[in-house]
Amino acid sequence: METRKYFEHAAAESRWYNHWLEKGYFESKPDEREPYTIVMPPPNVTGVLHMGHCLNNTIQDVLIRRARGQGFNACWVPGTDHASIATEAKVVQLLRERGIQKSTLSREEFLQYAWEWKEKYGGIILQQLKKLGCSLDWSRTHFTMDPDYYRSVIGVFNDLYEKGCIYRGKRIIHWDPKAKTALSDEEVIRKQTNQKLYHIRYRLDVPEEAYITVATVRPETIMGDTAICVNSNDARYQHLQGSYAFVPLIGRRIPIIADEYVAMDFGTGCLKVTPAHDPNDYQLGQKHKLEIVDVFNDDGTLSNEAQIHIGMDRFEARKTIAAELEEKGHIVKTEEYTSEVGYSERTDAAVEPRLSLQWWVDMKKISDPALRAVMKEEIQFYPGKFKNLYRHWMENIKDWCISRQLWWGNRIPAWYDAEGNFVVALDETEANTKYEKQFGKSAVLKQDEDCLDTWFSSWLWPIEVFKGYSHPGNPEIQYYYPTQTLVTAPEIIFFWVARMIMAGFEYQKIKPFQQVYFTGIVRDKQGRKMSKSLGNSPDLLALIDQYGADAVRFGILISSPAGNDLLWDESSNEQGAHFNNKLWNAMRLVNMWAPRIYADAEDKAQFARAWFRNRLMEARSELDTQFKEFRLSEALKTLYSLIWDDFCSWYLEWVKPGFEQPIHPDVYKDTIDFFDQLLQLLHPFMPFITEEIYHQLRERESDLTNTRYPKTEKPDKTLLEAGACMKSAITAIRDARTRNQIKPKDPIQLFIQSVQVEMYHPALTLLQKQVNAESVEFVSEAVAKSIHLVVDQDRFYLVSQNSTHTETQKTQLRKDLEYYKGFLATVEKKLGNDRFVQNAKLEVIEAERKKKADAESKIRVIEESLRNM
RNA sequence: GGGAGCUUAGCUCAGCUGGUUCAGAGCAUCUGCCUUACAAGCAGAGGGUCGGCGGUUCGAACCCGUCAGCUCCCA
Repeated sequence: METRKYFEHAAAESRWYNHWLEKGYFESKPDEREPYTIVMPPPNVTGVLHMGHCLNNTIQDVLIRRARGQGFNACWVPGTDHASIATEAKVVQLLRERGIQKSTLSREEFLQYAWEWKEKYGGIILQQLKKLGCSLDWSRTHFTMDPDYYRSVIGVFNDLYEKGCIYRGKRIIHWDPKAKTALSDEEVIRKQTNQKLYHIRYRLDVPEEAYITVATVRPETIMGDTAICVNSNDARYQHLQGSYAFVPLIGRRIPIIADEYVAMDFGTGCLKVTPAHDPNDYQLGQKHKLEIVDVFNDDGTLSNEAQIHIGMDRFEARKTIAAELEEKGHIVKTEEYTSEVGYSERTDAAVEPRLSLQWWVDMKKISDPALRAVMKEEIQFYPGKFKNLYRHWMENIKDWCISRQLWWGNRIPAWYDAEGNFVVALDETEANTKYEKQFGKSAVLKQDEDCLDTWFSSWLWPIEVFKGYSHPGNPEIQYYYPTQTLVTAPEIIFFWVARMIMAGFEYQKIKPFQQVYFTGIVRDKQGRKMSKSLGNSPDLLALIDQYGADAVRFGILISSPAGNDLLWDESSNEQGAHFNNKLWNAMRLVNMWAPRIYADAEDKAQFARAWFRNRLMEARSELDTQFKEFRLSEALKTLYSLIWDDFCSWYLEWVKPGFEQPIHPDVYKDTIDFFDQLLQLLHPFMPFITEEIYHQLRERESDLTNTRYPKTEKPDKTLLEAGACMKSAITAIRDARTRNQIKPKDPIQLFIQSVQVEMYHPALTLLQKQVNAESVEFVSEAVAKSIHLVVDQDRFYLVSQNSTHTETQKTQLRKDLEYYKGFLATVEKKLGNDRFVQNAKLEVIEAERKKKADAESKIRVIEESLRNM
């Protein structure tokens, strides 16, 4: 077979992915094996693949492919999330482009458009994951609004309502005036925002002309003022407590009240109280029984209650009213001021605090087992630092606002009569029955118009992808649940992770997963978060086209320290592509040997093979540890250097036959076996090229994707040390050649003076070849007119045609000597210290003694060499 | 304001129970090589007061305190 010079990733990727699918390798069914289950964090149906998904899903694929190789029944479940706000916004926008207003549509019509949109675009992101090589069980694809899933969400709502964990209540909530819906605390992003602090004077209701001045950033809300509040201890305003003032422009007469809540040192020390538009003001209002005046409509324009500028947008109104106040002499001064303002996570609209009747989950009632499970490490967090964050949130948990004023989503299962009485039920029929029972009459009932927060459905994800709620106790939920590892971003630890744990305990009585691995956030080279608005988010599919999926996977993982943010740069893909090339060429080399196998060829590679076999075992056990601790980036580095350095640079060079020379069958066979094992270890990280090379190394029926790892064995330490020793001897001799300007092609004569001759024996031909020596001999004393060098306690003498540059070597040897003398001094100082000898552990003292002996003999050897020169 | 974390080579980061060669890796840099798998390569090399100061200890990159700078989360 003709082997191409480069790995052609595009063709190989689609060919192998299709082959794997045809063979059904990714499909899992319960059987006698132990399961290893991962549920994928379902991406939004509105999403397209970005670097965050790339990192997250590559990690999951690495884990699942490794588990498959280890013989687990690996099951990785894909799916998407309906993302109510984001999707509804997309659909509304699409309709607007077609000239359709949402308000002109019925709920049913709108939902039809939304489903159409979902069918068309909702699966794109899953298709893109195939390009990345993700070994997902596609037959298990789920969606958070699938019929069974939907019913389960409604069932859970009913259940929690009946348990008294869900209630309906009027509170100040975060209102998104663009999406016209309530938001939960977690959906609000606070940003430092430059504002103006207006000092506005209100005329007092006293006979003489007098004023009181308040400071506010929101002059457009003065029409909602129902009091002015001062600190009860503030001497400046003591005399005004109990009197009245007039709201400018509208002239409402409002009381001046006192409360310790007001900060005396902020602004003027006087606070205008607007109970409908600020959570703190609302509380003050409740406490002091103030009137509530809501001056905004749901879209953020001024309402009738504002009396003036009705219908004007809130930000427009801010400018207009400020100007009017200025004109009428109410503005005392304005100052620049920055503070945090909340913005909607989905629409980026400034969030409006708004008094509203919403549905809530009483979190304190269900959070306890979830907190304990993480604290007791029944569920392990990687990295562990997130435990603290989790605990802090759980211990200060607030009720969860779950209603959203949207049509797209799981509709709230509450039905109302004309007077506002309601029942919660699974469906309309049940609602009617319940209503009659509860109120003793029948009535025309209307279902709540609102939908549930998306996270109220996705918190059931690990349960309901196995239909654990809709079909309790079915064989799948029993087999796959609890799942093994959840891989997700720390950003959604509260949104999703914490709530899934709660739902798991509430509905399966057991945790949903064993471990949670939190990935870092993908940032650009300058450390900025990747975002659409910055335009620093690369087109992932284009990268895959250019570099290949393996290289992209390599690139993102190599720069991804466990659990820390990663600064990603396109050049890391190049490193991945170079690695591909290296692997490919190693394959070409080995394949070139195939036609030259002769049984009577000399086997000169026994040492090399024994060494590499053990090196492989050693690396294997390093990988086991790294995987156990989710240090995937390190594991990849281990493999990179095992393959590039140990296998290619050392092993292959050691066993490589001369030009057009024959090769011994055992050498060939072992080399292929080693290569197979390396490919298999690397496969989870770079699935395509490893599968391709696996098949090009020799004809076979099996595929790498579903091959089991061999058993691990303990490496032989002596052989590993001998290998390391050979490496350092070769490197030192090569270095000496370079320093003495001996050309690579010029041969040398090599003489070895060693106390461990037996170690060099098996590797002698290898050593000779690697340093281009025409002869090697053992000697017992220095060789005249040679280059001297010292490696550990052995001495090497190089004789070449070139005159030797003794000065260079002397300088080097003196440098070494100085270092070892200094080293010896520190060791002797330690050993000379009585308190060290008394306190240190025995092994440590032994080690120090050995260091001393080593250093002394090394110094002796160097000094001798210097004398001989 | 409350909490968490970070600071080690030019860059990105390892360094796990304080104790050999513990001062490391990759990338970048420099030198020499188009050597019969690979120049997307090979063979070598240089580079750091472990943020500052103080303490604990026989011994500190590692533990404690403090100061400085940066990041994130929550209010």
